[in-house]
Amino acid sequence: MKGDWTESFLGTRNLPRRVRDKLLHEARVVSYKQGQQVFGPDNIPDSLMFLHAGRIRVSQSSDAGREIVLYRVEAGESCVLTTACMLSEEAYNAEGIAETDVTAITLPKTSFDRLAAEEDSFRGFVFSAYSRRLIDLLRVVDDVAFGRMDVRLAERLLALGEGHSEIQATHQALANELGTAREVVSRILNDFQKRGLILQTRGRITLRNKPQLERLANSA
Amino acid sequence: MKGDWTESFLGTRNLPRRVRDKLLHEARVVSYKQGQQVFGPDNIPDSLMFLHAGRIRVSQSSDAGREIVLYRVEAGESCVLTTACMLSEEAYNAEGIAETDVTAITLPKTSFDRLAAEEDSFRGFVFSAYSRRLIDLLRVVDDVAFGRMDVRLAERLLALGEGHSEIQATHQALANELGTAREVVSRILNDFQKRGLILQTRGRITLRNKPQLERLANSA
DNA sequence: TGCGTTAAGTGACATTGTCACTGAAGAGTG
DNA sequence: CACTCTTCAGTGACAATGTCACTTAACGCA
Repeated sequence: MKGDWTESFLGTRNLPRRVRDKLLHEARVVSYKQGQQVFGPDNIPDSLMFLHAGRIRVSQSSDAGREIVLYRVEAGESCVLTTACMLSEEAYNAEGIAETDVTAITLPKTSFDRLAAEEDSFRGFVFSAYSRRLIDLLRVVDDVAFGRMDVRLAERLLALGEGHSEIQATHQALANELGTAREVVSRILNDFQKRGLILQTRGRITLRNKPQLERLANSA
Repeated sequence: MKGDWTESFLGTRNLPRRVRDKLLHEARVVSYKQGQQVFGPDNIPDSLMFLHAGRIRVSQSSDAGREIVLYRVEAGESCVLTTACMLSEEAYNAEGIAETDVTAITLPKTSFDRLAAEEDSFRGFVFSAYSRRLIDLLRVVDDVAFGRMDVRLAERLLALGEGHSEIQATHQALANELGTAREVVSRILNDFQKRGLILQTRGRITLRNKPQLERLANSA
């Protein structure tokens, strides 16, 4: 049972077996059901988390109830925001929600420190996790500060419809992805529909003209 | 001459003398004049930078020429964005400008790795630098995605006028801080002036009613 | 079938962003 | 000083986005 996910865990990151074994030796396995909150303002973890399976959506929400997705943590990645918070002891109002059922391993801070000291590859893994998130956030800032909403929405639709053309998502959910209001999404989607780019029914969107949507998405 | 800045460098971060000495032994000193670009899309550094004196403004700019300040690096801090970029090999369009004359030390990647392995305090310093930036960026996202422009502008004015009440800044400069357009800043400042909160002359703003500005800034 | 719940539409209005200008203040020069 | 040049700021019209207070539509289910 253990060898099962030992095999796959962090496999893509090329951590040597020795490091993986060390890591697993000190770690605890945790799991969350889809929809559960993994961390949040009232739920600050005291250990470092590495995702084994599933996906976590990290988003930030405003006092007024609006919401924006910052990035997603996929299997094999580490969730550095919790780390960041632990280390800097500052408040933040981001939260992580399990988008699928999730299993992860957590590492107590002391173990984290020791591993980081002893193992170059582990340290590199953590640094590069930080870097990736930093870059993700730069992208979010760029989008929000300078991007047009129709363009961003087109991007999201294409991402969600990759491989197929049917998207299950309410306008509200899309608004929460982009950090805007439902009404804005409705307006833009209605415009898309009038232009023949999509087709809408309750809770579902069909992409009718991907090339055109791509042109729109790339006209940023 | 060396003892001079050895003393002050990273002093506030409580790095032990031994670590400082190691660090300084392998480092090169670099300096920039006020206004010079320290790093940017066409100018990606290949080593890690730690700021000794001065201040660096890190901002991101859009294709359309708009600009937003992400954060500032102060003396004693490290500029992790360059690190992030180095490590993740991804493109980003942020740049760092020396806001004052700047001296910094740079550490080749190999030295960085070794120090991070050998010295807990150095590693902690770097991790916490990352964390702080991550949190800074969360704040920026929050502001841009959910904040009102008048509130954000009031905040900036108060920050710039801390300790005194005279601010030297053009509307364009303030717009670049906040990631908006000059016209928007002009509008809001004119409104502030009508309400008696400030007084404007060319290139200069006088804060006339800080308490009221604070109330506005905190009404986010 | 009717009911309750959730999703989406609507119109009016406020805020912010964009554009194409005009006007005003200071710097330098003869 | 008067004259230019440059930079800074003001303006009005319009577009895009955000907010509010609703209404209408679709679905799930008793």
